[in-house]
Amino acid sequence: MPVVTETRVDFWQAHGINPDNCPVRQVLDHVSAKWPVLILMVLGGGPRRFNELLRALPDISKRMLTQSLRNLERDGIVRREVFDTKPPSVSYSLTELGQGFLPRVLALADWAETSMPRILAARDAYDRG
Amino acid sequence: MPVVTETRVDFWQAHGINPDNCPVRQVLDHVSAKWPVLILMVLGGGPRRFNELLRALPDISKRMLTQSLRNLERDGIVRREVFDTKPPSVSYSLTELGQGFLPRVLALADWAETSMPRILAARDAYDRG
DNA sequence: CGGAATCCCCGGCGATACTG
DNA sequence: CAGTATCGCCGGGGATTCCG
Repeated sequence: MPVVTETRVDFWQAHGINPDNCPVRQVLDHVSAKWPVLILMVLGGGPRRFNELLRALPDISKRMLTQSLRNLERDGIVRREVFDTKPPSVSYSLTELGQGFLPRVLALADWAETSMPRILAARDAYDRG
Repeated sequence: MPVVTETRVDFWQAHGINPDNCPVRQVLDHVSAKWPVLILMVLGGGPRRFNELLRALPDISKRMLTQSLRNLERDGIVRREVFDTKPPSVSYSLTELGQGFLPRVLALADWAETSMPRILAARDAYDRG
């Protein structure tokens, strides 16, 4: 199993890599941010238009949806296509990169769902102790 | 591939599940928070004492290390053992649950590392466009 | 050694209003 | 339809200090 060895940490330091500028962490941030994972799950079902996404994620605001989509688009995970119709319409879909990303995120989410009983039990024990 | 279907979203709404209280998201937060992943990677190499972790993560503060460890301990991912020696010593290690969690996180991190050239290229194109 | 307590700042995020 | 602009709060997280 890959681990953080002294030499690995030394390598990071030598290259000025820290948690704030680490590119890997920047990608992991898509996982931790509030909406991106849910957006990707919806897009896993096929391309969606802006307002379709808005309706699919009940509590998201237009502002946050736009911002989240922009971040994902910038990293090449989501593709944005504008159709010059009237009224204008925009389609969002997973790129190839996004199609590789999503299953790994879902693997983590599935693990969390499966492990939830043990996690909740641990929390309960911790809170009572 | 699992997706977010209308019925799945309806199920969430019916059970009052939203991004703020979703237990799965609470677990995913360990991935996105600043330090937990790095801590888990270090602990993947075996049990470590508090100050060993402090030295292994060059820029972390005692405050954040303590807080991150507590969160992971609460979810049953990390085990904390106190030895009544002088001076006092505390050992942190992965639980069985944590040993199941770590490889899935690393799978994501490895994907990010492997995909980094394409991601950086996408960012570059986005920022220039 | 392994923390806990306090102070403070910055930025994520929501609400609201406006636009091509 | 698909956004942008502006305001304001509140909480995550760093720096510092103190403790058993």
